[in-house]
Amino acid sequence: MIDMKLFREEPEKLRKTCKLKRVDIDIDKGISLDDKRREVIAELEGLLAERNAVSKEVGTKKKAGEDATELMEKVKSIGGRIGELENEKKSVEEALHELMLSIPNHPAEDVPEGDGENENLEIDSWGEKPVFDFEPKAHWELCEELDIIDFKRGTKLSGSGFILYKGLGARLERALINFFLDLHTTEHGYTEWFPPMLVNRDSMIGTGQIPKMEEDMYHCDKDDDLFLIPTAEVPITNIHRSEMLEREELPLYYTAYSACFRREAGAAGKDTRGLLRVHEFNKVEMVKFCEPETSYDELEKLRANAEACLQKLGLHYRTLKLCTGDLSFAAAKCYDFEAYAAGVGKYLEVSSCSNFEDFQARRANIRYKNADKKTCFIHTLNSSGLALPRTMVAIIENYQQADGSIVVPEVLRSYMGGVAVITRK
RNA sequence: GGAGGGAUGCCGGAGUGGUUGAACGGGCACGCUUGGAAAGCGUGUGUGCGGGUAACCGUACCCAGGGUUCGAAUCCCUGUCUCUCCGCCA
Repeated sequence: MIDMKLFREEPEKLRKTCKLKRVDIDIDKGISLDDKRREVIAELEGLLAERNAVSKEVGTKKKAGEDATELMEKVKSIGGRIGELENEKKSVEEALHELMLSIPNHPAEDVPEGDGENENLEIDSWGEKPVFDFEPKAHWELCEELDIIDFKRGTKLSGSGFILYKGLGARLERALINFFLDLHTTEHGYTEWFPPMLVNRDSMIGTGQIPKMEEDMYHCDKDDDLFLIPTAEVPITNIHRSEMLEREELPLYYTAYSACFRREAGAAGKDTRGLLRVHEFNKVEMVKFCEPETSYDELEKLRANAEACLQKLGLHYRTLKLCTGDLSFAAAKCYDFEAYAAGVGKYLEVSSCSNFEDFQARRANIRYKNADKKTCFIHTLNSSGLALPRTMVAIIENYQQADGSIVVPEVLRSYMGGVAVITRK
């Protein structure tokens, strides 16, 4: 969420933000709502002050045994107007709040302007595309032949986009989760959490999924108002919602595995085969809380932590810096990492690494006292490390052999009970 | 799921519908005292919003949201969380 004062102090900045992020928000409406709000508050508080003073007088008089009827009548008459103003204040503030929740975070200075994904900047890459002396197959074909994913029955159980891993496929999924968590906790200094995967509305608002993305969320509303998390970012960032953190404990590095649930409404028809786009998937996430001064340094470190996952798995990938139009609603700056998958012949997004600056902290009310003892919002960051399905695709397709077997990357073998190659039974 | 008890400031803990932003104790900060420290004494110690160049003033906040009242931390209703007891259960 943005700072309300911006309507008064820097409306141009807000207009620029909306333009860069390619969203159309009526900033003038915010300005006039803010004016109205202050006008109402001024009158309201004046009357409240008067009421407090006269009521106090009533108390004194009554205690002294004097007649206070006249004063009581006076306060009563003010009361009506106070009620009106309170209602007005409430409705103005609600409208303003709603508008503010729909204004995206401003992009960082060095983020290139652009309309969408085609204008993202490739800034780096690691490794090489694997070379084959045969025609590499797509993962869905390999998985079916090796009997490590049962696509048909997964669909029977839950519908399209739900994956049923089997045998060494299930084991590989579990191996990846454990490998990532161990890497982050033992080598990168993160604290592991295991969060609930169903969260309340406040948590979803805190990280920014609601209101803008509510349609994409799975919602359990029969007797509760709970949401299946679309990423562990939601519970993990909200751990400190409405808290005052100690400066000495910052930065905080958290990591967590979770299943992730996304409707992906409207995305039907695109990349729907196999594991490319699913409604439920596994992911290991990293989240950081830090002081504003260090958040861009932390972003680079976070990026390195995410890239380490890909490098240790020996997967060729490229790094993109997202342009303003493709940046997510809450992000100020974001890198995407795309692993190359030889079977489908594409780069697949496996991680997204973002600095949200104080945008989420403001929504979720996460603060700390800075070096000058001043209360201010902390900065939050997060990165996948990594999302499993597409990482799985890259591994399966890149490590396939002519006979249809798959070599298990070295770092995963200890997690696979020593299995070095996944072969046909 | 059923029955009861609770929710107050950084912590503990009072609180009669009126002058309570909130007694008292502890913590913490600053000052005095000391060779230094402890003890002691004194002062101070929240956040949001509005106004003001500022000192500061006003307002709201005693779990949350409604209500009663001239006036609510205090009374009423609803919700959330928590504790105790009973039932059910991986």
